[in-house]
Amino acid sequence: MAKPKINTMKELSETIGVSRPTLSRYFQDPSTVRPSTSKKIQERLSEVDYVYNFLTTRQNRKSTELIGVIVPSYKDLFFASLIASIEESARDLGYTIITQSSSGDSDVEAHAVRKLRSMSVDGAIVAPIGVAADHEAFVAASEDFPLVFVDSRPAKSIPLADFVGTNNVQSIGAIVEYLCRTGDPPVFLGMPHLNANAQDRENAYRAKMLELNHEAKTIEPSVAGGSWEFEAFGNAVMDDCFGRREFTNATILCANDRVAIGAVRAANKHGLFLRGGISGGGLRIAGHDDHPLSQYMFPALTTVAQDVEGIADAAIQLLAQRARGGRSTEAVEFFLEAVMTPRESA
Amino acid sequence: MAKPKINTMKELSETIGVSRPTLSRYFQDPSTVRPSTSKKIQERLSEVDYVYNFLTTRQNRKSTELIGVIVPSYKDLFFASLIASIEESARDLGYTIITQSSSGDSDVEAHAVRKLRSMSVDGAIVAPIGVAADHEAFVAASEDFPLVFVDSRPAKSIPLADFVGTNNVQSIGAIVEYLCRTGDPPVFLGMPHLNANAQDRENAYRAKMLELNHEAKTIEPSVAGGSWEFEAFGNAVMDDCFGRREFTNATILCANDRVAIGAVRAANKHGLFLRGGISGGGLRIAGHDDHPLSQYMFPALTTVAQDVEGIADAAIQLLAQRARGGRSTEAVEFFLEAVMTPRESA
DNA sequence: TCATAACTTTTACATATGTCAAAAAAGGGA
DNA sequence: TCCCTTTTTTGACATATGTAAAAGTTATGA
Repeated sequence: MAKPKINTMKELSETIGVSRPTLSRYFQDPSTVRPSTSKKIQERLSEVDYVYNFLTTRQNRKSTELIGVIVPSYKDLFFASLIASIEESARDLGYTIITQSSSGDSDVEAHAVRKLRSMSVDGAIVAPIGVAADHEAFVAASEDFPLVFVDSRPAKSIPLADFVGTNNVQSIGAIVEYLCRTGDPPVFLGMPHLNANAQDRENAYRAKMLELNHEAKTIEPSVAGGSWEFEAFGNAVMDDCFGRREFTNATILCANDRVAIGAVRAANKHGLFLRGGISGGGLRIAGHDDHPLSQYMFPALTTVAQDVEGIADAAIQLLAQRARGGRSTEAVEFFLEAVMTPRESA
Repeated sequence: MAKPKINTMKELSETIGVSRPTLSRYFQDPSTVRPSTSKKIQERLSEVDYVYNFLTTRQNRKSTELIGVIVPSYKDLFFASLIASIEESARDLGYTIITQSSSGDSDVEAHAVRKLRSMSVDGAIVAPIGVAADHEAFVAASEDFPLVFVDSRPAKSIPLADFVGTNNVQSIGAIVEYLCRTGDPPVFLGMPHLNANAQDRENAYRAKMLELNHEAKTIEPSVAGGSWEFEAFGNAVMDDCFGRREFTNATILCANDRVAIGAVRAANKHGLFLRGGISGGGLRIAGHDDHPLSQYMFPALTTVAQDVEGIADAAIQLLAQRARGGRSTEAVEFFLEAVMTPRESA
């Protein structure tokens, strides 16, 4: 505690008895100095309170070891899980994460992108808004550093940007197949069209239904779906339907778990799961993502689990590779598989 | 798009036709240059792709306008809401947020604190682990910049650090009073003892029960509570109890909503809410926090809502004040009130 | 003991911007 | 038009570290 505070590397070099350049090398990689010197530095360092200046080191190194992350919202456990996994993967590789939320607003998103540019990040991982995004901001960024989109692709594609996400065709296909096999073919309750997943998943649903010779049918939302409050959306839409006694006996596939959580709530409110009993026939509701709380719903939500860790890991690896090995001109797209997770609700 | 890219302020000053120091002043505060010059700069700026160097500007300014935020976990909607509110409040005041999670690990927490020190942040907001935290790291940090703890206080107090959080005595008092008034007096299901709230809330419960002349009773957890997986904890403990037909007719107050969500799941699994019907007597479960998903549970969770926005706002304001007005030697503590939010579960 | 290799020190310059003082220029009013 | 005030420019120095070349030192092995 009473350790003397040392403010600069120069000061430190004087009290420790080695030159400043040697210290600089030591901090970047201790193995670049002689073991005896390294040991000496390490020992003296522990008797003193010195913190290197992060801003200055990053300014002067060719690589800042900074990775930007932009998500639409923190208050969504899918994105929260993604950030957590990214942070962990990044930490292992020595990167520092700069996280920002776009709050579902394209201006805020563009501003965040510009800030990352100003910080000279080594790369960025972004879960885009998708609708009315500032295309120019992304293009400019993608020329400065490698850019990996996750979760969904921007509406207008950015030439140099990679993508890592779930294969919606596979994931939706798997759950549609499961639902058809175990009961009535599902109707589809979409999510608000805020990013590409909304349309992609609906398309995947239609395609799979066609393949299985069933008629595709989507529930027309009775409320405007302009916000990221997915539970409220799912709840409002299905509360209306159930109130009109529509779909009370149906199998409903929701575009994501948050919508499904809202739908389940509506069903419970109308006593639909009480009557039929859990998975005893009648109403079935399924989701997509495997939201961390889905297993605690009642009934526990049947869903397809996205490989969040896998997405985070692949994104970071891709970024690290691009940052080091020089940029390629060809963008790549990784589609990870999701795994069917049957529970009680369908 | 085809805007020419300008890398440094010097370059910019040449293409724009004003001196570099003038530009520097303009970027810090446009009102410090003549309106005609300001207009000229603004116009030319829009025809060009220039991003200032964040790292260098922050290195040279006396204030970095950086605020660090440390939370135990992103995957907890309470903390996620907190981060979202902090980011918004900070944005309004021109601050940039550096968010890190401690992953419930005191080493990671200490490392994060040290990183904030190295970044010369203007201040930090931290929701601490609490147990076995690295006291020294916090003390050192609190000497470098103002430090505000939120949600819970560290086990060992840090002299210069402020605190903003919910008044557990008031919040727990309110819900205990409500529960006693509307039915059986509650038994208490604690949360794992990972931070000060665990003990504070239990104490508050005991005190209020004493005041109301009821016997306090806590549920002995049958599983180890060492992790931040609160839903799993609540679910496991109550599943055991209900399996033994204990507390099946009780009123249970949980230390937080995540524990309550687990408990509700266990109750539903055992059909306890099915039999009695919602709020028709019998089992009652209540929580604390007003977790964003609590209203979508079935039954919707009766709880006390923490003023998350208020906490975030107060923390930022306090920090900004301390950062500007010089540090005072006296730490302050703000306790915000929580509001009783009766729903269906109790 | 000496040659050699490996490491360290010294010195100097680089980064991109903030900041200050002095000089120059521009603008406004008489 | 001239003077005064305000603003801008110029030039110089500061920040804390990275980096490179040359010179010096230390360790190793013969």
